[in-house]
Amino acid sequence: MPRLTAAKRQALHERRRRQILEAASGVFANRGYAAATIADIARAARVAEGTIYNYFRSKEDLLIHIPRVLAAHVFAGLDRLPDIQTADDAERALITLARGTAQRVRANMRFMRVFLSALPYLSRPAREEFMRLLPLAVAGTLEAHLRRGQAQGVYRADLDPAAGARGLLGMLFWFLLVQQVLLARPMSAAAYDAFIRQTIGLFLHGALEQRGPGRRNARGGRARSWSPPIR
Amino acid sequence: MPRLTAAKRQALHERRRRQILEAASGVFANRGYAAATIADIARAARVAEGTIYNYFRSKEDLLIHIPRVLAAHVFAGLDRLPDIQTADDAERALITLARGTAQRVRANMRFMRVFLSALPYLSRPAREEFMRLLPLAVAGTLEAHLRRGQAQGVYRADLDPAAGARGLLGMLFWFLLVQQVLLARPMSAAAYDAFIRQTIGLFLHGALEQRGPGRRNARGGRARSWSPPIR
Amino acid sequence: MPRLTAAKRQALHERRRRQILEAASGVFANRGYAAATIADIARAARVAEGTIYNYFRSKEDLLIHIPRVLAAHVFAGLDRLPDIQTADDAERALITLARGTAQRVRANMRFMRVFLSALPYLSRPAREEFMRLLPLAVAGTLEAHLRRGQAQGVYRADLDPAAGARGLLGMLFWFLLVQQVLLARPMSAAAYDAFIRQTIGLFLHGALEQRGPGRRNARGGRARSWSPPIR
Amino acid sequence: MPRLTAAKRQALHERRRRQILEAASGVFANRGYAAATIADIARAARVAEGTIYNYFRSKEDLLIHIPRVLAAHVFAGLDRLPDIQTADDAERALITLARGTAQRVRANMRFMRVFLSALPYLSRPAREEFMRLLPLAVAGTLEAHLRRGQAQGVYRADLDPAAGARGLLGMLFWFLLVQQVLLARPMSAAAYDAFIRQTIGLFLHGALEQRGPGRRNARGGRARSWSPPIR
DNA sequence: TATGAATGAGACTTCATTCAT
DNA sequence: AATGAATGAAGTCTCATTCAT
Repeated sequence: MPRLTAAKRQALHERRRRQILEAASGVFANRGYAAATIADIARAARVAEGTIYNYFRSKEDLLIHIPRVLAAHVFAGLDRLPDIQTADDAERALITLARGTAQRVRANMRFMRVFLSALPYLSRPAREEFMRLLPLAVAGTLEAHLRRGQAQGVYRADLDPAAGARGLLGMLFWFLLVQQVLLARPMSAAAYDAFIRQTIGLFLHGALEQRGPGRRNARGGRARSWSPPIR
Repeated sequence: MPRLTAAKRQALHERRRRQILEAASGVFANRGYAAATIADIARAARVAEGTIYNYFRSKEDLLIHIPRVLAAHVFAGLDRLPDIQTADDAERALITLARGTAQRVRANMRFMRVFLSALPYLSRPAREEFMRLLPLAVAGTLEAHLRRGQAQGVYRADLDPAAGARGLLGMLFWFLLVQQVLLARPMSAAAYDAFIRQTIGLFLHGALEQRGPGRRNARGGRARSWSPPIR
Repeated sequence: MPRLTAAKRQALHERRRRQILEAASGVFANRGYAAATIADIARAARVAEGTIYNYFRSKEDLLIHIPRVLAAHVFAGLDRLPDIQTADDAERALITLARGTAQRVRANMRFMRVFLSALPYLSRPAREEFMRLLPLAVAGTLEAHLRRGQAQGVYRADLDPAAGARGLLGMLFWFLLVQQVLLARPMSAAAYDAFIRQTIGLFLHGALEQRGPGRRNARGGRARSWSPPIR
Repeated sequence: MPRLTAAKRQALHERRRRQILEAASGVFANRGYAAATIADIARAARVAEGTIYNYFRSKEDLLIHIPRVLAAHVFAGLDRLPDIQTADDAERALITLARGTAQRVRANMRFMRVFLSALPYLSRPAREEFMRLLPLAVAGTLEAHLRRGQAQGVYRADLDPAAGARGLLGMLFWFLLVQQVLLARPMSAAAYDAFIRQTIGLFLHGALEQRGPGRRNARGGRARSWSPPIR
């Protein structure tokens, strides 16, 4: 039974690693990387301080492993957007994406905070790896979507898909960063929804008044304001 | 009897204070607030460690005074945008604002990094004060501009000015944050300019293909990304 | 799983606490509270500086715990004096008490010095608690003894027992304080004994020449200082 | 006129020295020697910190000079007691002495505190010098008084004058030390007076009940209690 | 493997003393 | 002679890491 035992041991080992890492990410998120202590983490993980060193070489090692274990799937499931034929389709697709993104940022606020507080302590390669894991994953999805939409004639031909993706994500992430991570202000679900609809509306239609006759609301009806105030 | 007049002493005092604060902001920016040591700062300011405590009560006191002394004028001069009559005016005005903002973020990258690394250590009121100093100053300017533009019929009537301002600043700041602060990647002036024109274009016209007539490339040539329509 | 039972760990913990506290009291006594350093104490206790902080929160915490651990029993066993019927009994009883007290002050000179050097750094409540532990414990014993002696007609009825107790202890403690604590001058056992007999004699008989008859030297020989009367 | 100028300068110098020393003694008394800072003293003396070093070599130097300048005359005027013929005279004389002593201790409480807090920092010779200045000055006066009283037949022949002096001063000083210096408890003048009368009564008559017929109250009247409770 | 007491380097901060003005 | 800013040694305390059990 040595094989089985080894396998079990391996599984236990992984489980314990994860348990420690989750505790660490919580503590890092609440207090910042530098202010967090190994004692805090041990307490949160319900192990002894020494045990942590059986799984990770150092405090920095903990930090470095957080994104792989915890963030790998933060934005999973956002990698596909439906094909679109009309502006209406576009609005629906983007609202879906924005909701998914916002929901994930909310759910992983803790991780976002680790991310910000820890960045100054990372080497440049570690920092880039760290960055890659995050919103930029969504960027690829979005960029492809814009490209397909251009082929369908839904999005402007002269829109740079990369710039467009970056712009939309900027609107979303900056707001979420400020509200959720920096100011740590909770928001109601309704306010969230309003924010998302406003943002997508702005992204799709722009800020300018349209002069031409042919311009209509995407849904084909009367112009509907997409901009109720958030609060 | 003092050998220096009170005024001269006051001036010397202010000068020294500033010298220490600038050193501190540099060190905080490079190493993060928590990892920075008083010894580092003293070395950077070319004073003895004890001297720092003749000017500031503690390390945290240094941090707290950085925004007032160093960042007070970061966004100064961006508090006024010209009145606009046309979409063209709008584009010019916003490009000017965006350039000013971007230039200031570049010039104050150091401060932005302090800002991010220090946030986890600040109490909530201190954090809000800290936040207030920054991009949100620009937000007020921009919001007022949008409101005036709406009155002129340049911007959509159904655009929420606050949401619009937040959206544009999100696009700008998120990009700048990622490029300049987090990844610390330098960019050419041309790339900067392209980024700004794209962003403003997206903000003004949105991502959707316009169906109506009258839409032309602003410069009269082939369609180039985001150049504005003639009218 | 701990490899030590909770009980054993507790015992080890107490032992180490005591070891550190004894070292601290020695260092405080020799150098004074403020001049003593944690490094001194660690060296004296043969532990690392950091170890001290596993047992006490601060230097002041060390100081505050000294009386409870080290002085709790300084005056133990002095809480009972025999009943007396005659002046002779009284003299014997008081000499016993005085010897016990003096011996304990000598043995705890170290603590007395801590006590004096630390007082200026204690808050008023801590100071009063500190005070309570010491001579005043004996005061209660002595006061009760005087009261019982008054009931037996041995001591004057018009003696205030509290004032009497305070007076005798004053004579004893002041001398001991000066000799042992302040001047740190060693004294022979014989000198000690002489001092005690003199002091008790003075306390019992007063300084005035007695006019009435019946007054004799206790031992029947020539008048010697302060030997008690036969009856 | 150089002589006069020199003399004036000398006088100024002495005045300034005293001013600094008085400030120092106040600060030492309030905070303890070690906790007192040169800045505190400079502020109290209304001079700059550097100025202190024109008059004293170091902080310790300040401490060492305090007794000579400030305490030299604490017990001045207590060096003479009237000749006595009767027990009554004795009581009056001792009450006068005790009042003078107590009043001086009260008035110089500040100094007494310096004295206690500083002792641990002094070398043995400095300590002895320090001690000599204080109560022991009174001890000489008292001892001589007892000796003269013995010659007059007022005090017992078998009283050791040195021991008697020490005993009385012990009663007085211990009480004053505890009340005024250690516990810092203020006392009413009446309570003071009661305490002094009690103590002198105890010193003169002792604690024992007198059996012989010839014993009378010193004043010749009925036995008067000398022991109202202090509080 | 888990534990947690022990360790000691290094952080922040204080303050006696110096010295240019 | 007086000033007070500058200095830096030295103190207290924290905490990542080690290691005996």
